[in-house]
Amino acid sequence: MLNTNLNNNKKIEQKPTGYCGDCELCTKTVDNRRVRIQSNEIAAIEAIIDSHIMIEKNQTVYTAGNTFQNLYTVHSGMFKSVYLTQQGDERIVDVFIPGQIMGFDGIHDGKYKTTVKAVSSGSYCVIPFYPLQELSMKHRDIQNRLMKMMSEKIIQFEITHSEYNAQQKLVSFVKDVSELYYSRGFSAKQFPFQISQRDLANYLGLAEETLSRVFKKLKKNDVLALADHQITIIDMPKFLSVLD
Amino acid sequence: MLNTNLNNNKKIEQKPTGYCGDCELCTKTVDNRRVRIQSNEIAAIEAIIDSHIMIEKNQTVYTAGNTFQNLYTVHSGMFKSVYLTQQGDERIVDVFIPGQIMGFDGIHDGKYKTTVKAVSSGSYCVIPFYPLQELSMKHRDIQNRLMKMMSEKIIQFEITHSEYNAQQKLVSFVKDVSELYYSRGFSAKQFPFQISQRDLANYLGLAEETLSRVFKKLKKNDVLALADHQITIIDMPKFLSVLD
DNA sequence: CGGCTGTTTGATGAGTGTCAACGAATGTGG
DNA sequence: CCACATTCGTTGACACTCATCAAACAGCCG
Repeated sequence: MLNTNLNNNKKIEQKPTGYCGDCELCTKTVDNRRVRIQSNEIAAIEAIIDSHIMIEKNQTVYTAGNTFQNLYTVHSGMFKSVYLTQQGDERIVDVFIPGQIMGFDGIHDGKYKTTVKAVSSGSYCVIPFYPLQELSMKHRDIQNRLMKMMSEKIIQFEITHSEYNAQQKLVSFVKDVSELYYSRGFSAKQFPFQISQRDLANYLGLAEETLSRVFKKLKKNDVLALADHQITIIDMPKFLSVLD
Repeated sequence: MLNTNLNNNKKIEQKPTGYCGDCELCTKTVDNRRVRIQSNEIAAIEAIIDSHIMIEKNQTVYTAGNTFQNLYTVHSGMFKSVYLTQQGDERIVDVFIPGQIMGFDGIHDGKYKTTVKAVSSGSYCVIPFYPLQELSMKHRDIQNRLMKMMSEKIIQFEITHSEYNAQQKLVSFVKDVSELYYSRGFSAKQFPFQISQRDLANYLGLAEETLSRVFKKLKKNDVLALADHQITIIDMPKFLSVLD
């Protein structure tokens, strides 16, 4: 599995710059699986992007306040979007896994609103926004896909905004990650999970201790296992039933 | 004030169809105030929209599951966006006041994800999306503004997603409404507030009773007053200090 | 080995949800 | 215009989830 490789600092499949077969911009979903789109438009996009940049844990992709120039797409690893509140504490407002697009918060007024960092080592692609917009003036499909991605992000927030208890928050998060891995051809039952419990607790709006206790309970009930930064969903029906 | 008029079923300023001086698509912010943009592009937009449709309390603008065709912009009144969870209960995921755009959740896959209803009687404009997209292929400005609006919505969710206690949730909401009224030339200290406490509690993720108690506390401390579906912020510094 | 950082455990209390009941406001039909 | 029904907001008593504080433990790296 990709991330495991990255962790061990082993070799990573190297693809030529310009290749893009991961992000939502260049793929579509067929039968719950992501499939690469073949078209002139995609070739045009690939001509402007810079792909598969390596990044180490805790390094920054972009910083709040800086001038918005690029969108980014996760190729491997996990990334977090951090917002600094007026009171000065950091709140993790979003978490990204492979295929997702980062940087939409910079479009509004030309400055990023959050800081995005790598949770684990990984890689990402850079999509210069103004060239992309140039393309989207020409190709209806690109404009379409861009707007659909932003719409999807809005929906994600609308729906996630939900009122769950601690256990449901965690399970719902793990389920999202599971589905995203599955859609990209990996196992839905076992996948890398490198975010720290502190970060995850912050993201879910829980105390670190509460999250730890919830994990403990889920392990005890043989719902899931967490070892070596890898999650295994042991009992999928029981796992899903938490959300009812 | 507009909404007060609407409430009493008194006369409403009638403007010719096609006029659009309210939504974020046709205005820009200068010194915290919304100003109408004058340009060919705006004229083009005004040619396709259907403006100032009247609507009664509880009537539906669009329904979850229906085919996405239009964006909508609030002209007067307040609207709520309702999401039906798998468990069958309704969660209010967004609230719209004048100037805001509704319907972005339909772009992703061509079907609306939520149902939008009027909280009070009011009026709105209809913006047919495909004609708008047509325009945005021609006018860079329109494409720009569309994406900026979606970006703003994403930012709003990122930032609102915050972890506040009950009192802070309420004050933060009232503050948002206050700022939006102010930006449109109305008083920041006194404005209509027609959403029911049940709906608001749902939206904020609180129990109705908790919200009632928070209101009581704020009234008792002379921070704000709520009478006749109208909020008055009595002590602005005290009001804002709740969020520290 | 010692010093980090990340996770776990226990004890305690504050903040909210829940239940139940009532009062106030609003709407409806005769 | 009044009687009734219905929705909406308020209040009190209580239970429970979860945050907080304090401390210990585990893994990792120089």
